[in-house]
Amino acid sequence: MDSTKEKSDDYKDDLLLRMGLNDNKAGMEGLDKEKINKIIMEATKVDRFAMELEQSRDLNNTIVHIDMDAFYAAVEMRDNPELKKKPIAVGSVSMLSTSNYHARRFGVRAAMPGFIAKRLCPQLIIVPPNFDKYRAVSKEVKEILADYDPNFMAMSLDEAYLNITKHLQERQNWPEDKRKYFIKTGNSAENDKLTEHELSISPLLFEDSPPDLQAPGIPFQTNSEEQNNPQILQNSVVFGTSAEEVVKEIRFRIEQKTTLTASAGIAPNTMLAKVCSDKNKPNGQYQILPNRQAVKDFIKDLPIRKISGIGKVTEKMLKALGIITCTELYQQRALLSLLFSETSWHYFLHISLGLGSTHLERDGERKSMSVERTFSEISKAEEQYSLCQELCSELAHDLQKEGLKGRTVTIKLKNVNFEVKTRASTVSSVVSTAEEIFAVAKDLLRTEIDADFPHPLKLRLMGVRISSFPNEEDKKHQQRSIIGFLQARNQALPASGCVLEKTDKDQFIKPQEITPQKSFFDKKRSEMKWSHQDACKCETLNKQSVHTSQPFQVSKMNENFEAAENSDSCQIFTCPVCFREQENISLEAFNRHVDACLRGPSVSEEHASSSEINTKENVHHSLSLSEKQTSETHENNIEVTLVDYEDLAETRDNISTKAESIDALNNKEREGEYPSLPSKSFNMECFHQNSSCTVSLENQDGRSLNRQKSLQPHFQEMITDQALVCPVCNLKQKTSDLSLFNMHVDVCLNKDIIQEMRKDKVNPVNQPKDNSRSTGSSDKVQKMVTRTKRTGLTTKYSRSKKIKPNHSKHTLDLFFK
DNA sequence: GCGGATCAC
DNA sequence: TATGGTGATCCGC
Repeated sequence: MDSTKEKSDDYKDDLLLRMGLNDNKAGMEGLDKEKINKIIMEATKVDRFAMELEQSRDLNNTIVHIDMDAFYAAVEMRDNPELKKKPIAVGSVSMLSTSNYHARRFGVRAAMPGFIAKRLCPQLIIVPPNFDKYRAVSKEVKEILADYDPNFMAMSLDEAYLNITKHLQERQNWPEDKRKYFIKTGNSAENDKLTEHELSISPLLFEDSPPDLQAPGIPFQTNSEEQNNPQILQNSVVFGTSAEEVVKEIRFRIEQKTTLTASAGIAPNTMLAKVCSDKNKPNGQYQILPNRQAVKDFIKDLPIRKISGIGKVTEKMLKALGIITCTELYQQRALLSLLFSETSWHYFLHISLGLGSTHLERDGERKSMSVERTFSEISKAEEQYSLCQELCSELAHDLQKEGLKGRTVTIKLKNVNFEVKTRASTVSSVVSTAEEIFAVAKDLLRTEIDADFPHPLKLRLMGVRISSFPNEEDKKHQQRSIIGFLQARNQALPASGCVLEKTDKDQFIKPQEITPQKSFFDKKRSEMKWSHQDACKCETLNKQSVHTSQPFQVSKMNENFEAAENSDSCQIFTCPVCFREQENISLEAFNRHVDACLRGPSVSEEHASSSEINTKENVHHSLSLSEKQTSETHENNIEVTLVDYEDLAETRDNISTKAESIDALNNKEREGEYPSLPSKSFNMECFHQNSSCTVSLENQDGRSLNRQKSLQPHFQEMITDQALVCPVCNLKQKTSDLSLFNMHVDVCLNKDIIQEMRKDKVNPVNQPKDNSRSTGSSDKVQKMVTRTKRTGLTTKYSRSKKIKPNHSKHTLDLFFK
């Protein structure tokens, strides 16, 4: 039919426009018809897949995610009433596992070093963890969960997924008695003294608990109009038969049994259930009803970062593409399929459609086991070897407990600059004893020590991991071969003996043999070291080689934080990380600042200092962009349905905004916005940017948009001479600078910026003048794309702005009819 | 199989 | 003064 063809053409046009490739003059350079078709094919492929996913959407399961509130802290508070009204955290001076909600108001959170937390909240009480206790409580909770799904999946001590589909079916016919629970209120004399809100068996008092289960201990309102709500009769309560009621019942029982509260999410799949459990936390629950519209509505404005699996790195990469919400993730599906691996874009597509696992997979077999330890600097080789040996012993012990043996030994080293290295070796037959593991690990460690010779390895962490556990098939095979071996009356040693023999020999190998590339003097020094090492190797290792941290001394208190507790008004805070004053910001904003400060390891202080100016510029740049994007994204309501193609094109409306944003960025950079942010938190990003980089967008009138970055000779050598090929225009890029390359790809993907430039007769000068093409093979494209991705798509330049498209709308259905 | 990276808890 | 430990997975090589 003709109309079908028209639709198809429109679709093509829109697709090209969306990808910035529809303008023959601007976008088509380097793109022949064949390549355009390729891109279209790619996009249609994505949409076909999206359709398939949509059609296979399964809404028949009821998945529940249960998450205990501030679990470790709650247990500690329960067991020590003195802690109940105080800000507490569980962990150590160096790292906190969790904090109670009181402490969270000060910005004290899990994964924060305790000493930083103390600066935020000087009265914070840090309780050392007591995992045995948490395990016991966890067990109690799990006993309850098993009533609803015997195959529930525990993710940790405080988190689990349940599939209550079957329970729900059975429950429909249950008599009231079976859904009736008696309320235990604890000591009634004590209860009399408490206010209604405080009449709680829970140690947690949540001010902002959702209304459905507000006052713990009196969990349900008797006057509720909702049929769904449980009926409270005297000292008992009857729960209904809906999923919501089941989950209320679970939470009620957990609280009755453990005096602890839990939050829960109910949804048709695990991905959504997990997000839901966070929604009304603490002590709340949320359900996404099992229909497509409900899922769609929930997903619409959901920030992708909320989804389990999207971490801060992915968040940032996607943000660089203008993607913050799930809707935007869906809109950019075709682009994502070009930029990311299949696994990744499939994952993204699932997320953006609100899809996830509908059944709980049984835990597979363990794939690795490891031990690692952080300590204060250890530079002496002999201490490093002792430590390694200790770790191997621990690992062997753990392996023995599970009766495991593996073939791959991996060591992990982190130096004082937080640079992490792993080195692995796979041996022919399984190892499990401390000696066997150490024999392999020692070699790996030695290689690393030798590689840096004469400089010592300044370590702050060492780890040993074992993997490649044989599966049943392997075991059988191995057994057969051993039997065959013995039956052949061969004189050879058992396999593990061979390994030992080999490594024992290696242990005494002469340094020359290991490092033939080293100088004579190096070898001599190595020899000396090794003779020393050999002398030491038989020493018993009962001395403490892991240096424990020094006792923490309470740092000077910052009174600002005391005041902060009861006030959300703007005031001056001092960041405990960068020590800079943060004026006129709310407590919340301040906490975000601290988060930013804490984010990212303080890698290579030298880099920060040697490129301070650039670094700072980049930081400001980056942040001003993200800020801008965030606000823009949320102020424009994007109306996009999940399968409709309303998003095919961005309007020209946003073109000027984009051009403006480049200017704005330059200005912001000059004005030095965000001067209070520490540069060290962002070194990783800045690293790639410290190369020569001049971007000039010049028009015929001589007007130009110019960006220049100074070249740091120190970094020049780090820039390899890669031939970067843009995956969009398929042109080889002159630059080897990754950030510049990223920018090119970005601009290429948003060709309307170029169009705008063209309107002003502004041409980018960094485009290759010769039209040297790459092979154009999809492999190549994939390769370069991946490189972009893996080096961090930290695009800090022109970013597209998402605006509700006003172009013609098409649906997939029409296109495929 | 190795090594770097990311992620969750 | 000081920033964790364990396990899994992905990806390029």
